[in-house]
Amino acid sequence: MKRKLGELRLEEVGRSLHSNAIHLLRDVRIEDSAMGIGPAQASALSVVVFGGPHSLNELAEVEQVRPPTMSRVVEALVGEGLVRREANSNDRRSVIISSTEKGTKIIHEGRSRREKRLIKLLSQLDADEIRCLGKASEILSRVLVAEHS
Amino acid sequence: MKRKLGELRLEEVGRSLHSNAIHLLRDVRIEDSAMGIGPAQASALSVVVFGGPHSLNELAEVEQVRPPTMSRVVEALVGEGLVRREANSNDRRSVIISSTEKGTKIIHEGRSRREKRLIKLLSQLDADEIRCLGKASEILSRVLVAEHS
DNA sequence: TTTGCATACTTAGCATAGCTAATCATTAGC
DNA sequence: GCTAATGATTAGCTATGCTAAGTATGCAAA
Repeated sequence: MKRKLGELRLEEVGRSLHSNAIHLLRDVRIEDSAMGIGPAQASALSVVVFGGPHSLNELAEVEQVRPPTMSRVVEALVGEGLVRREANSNDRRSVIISSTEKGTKIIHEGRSRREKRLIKLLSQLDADEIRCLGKASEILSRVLVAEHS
Repeated sequence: MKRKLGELRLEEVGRSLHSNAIHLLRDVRIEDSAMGIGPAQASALSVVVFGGPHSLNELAEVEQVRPPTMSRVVEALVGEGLVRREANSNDRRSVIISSTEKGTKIIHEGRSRREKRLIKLLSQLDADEIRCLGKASEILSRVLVAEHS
């Protein structure tokens, strides 16, 4: 009986987390227009800013798009001076995409605007509630990061 | 001193929640290709399935797109038999978009695939951790829902 | 070595999804 | 009843997704 209740709770928590993730990002996304670049460019640029230089194929895989799509996104970012596309000396077929200072600045500012908006929302909570969210977020990080590696 | 620590923690929690929301949705999104419709159509259809009938302008506002964009998305959904577009008898300029059975089925199945994937990830956690996530998710719901109303 | 296949990326061409400007129909205000 | 405001659509542009095909490089086996 206890097992069954546990399983029901697990499903309920999954549904709730999924729904909250959608609503949370829908809310903070409002700030993104200030970046002046589209969502695909912003997302790809974020990956190189926070995750360091990547090859085009790596970037496509992380972003869950096909290489031709990422090729064009990178082309646009290069044209805007937000990333560099450099040859890989170990394998000249491959290109290494890294962020410029301008690209890094845009992403950090954009991320900051999103986080400020979220933090403002959270600031209506009391200390116990914040602690609870912090603990939950740590648990979630562990599960989600494990999935990517 | 305690106040300062509290503020730092708040920011840290905000950053962490934001990052987790991104990674969570990036992960579950993998299941969406099975729906057979694009992300804009899926998202708009979800709104009418879970939120009931909406006018086109309401739908555009919820989805954070302009009316012409939503008009075309709805046109595609109508063509696929996933929503109905009916006249509003109170205001004949307005159209009411509601889901068909087919549309409702597609969204419920898609949502279920996403949730199953998330629940599988969560199932590696122990009961205390699930309880912690559940509590946090409730807190988050309260803050996020308040934002929309 | 060279022949041939695999790999990394790009190019070309198509579909979807975002926008603004302009249009049409209806409603609301005077 | 005029006029302005509102809800939706149409037209035409850009951005972003795809597959198929092309180019350049790397690797392996004859």
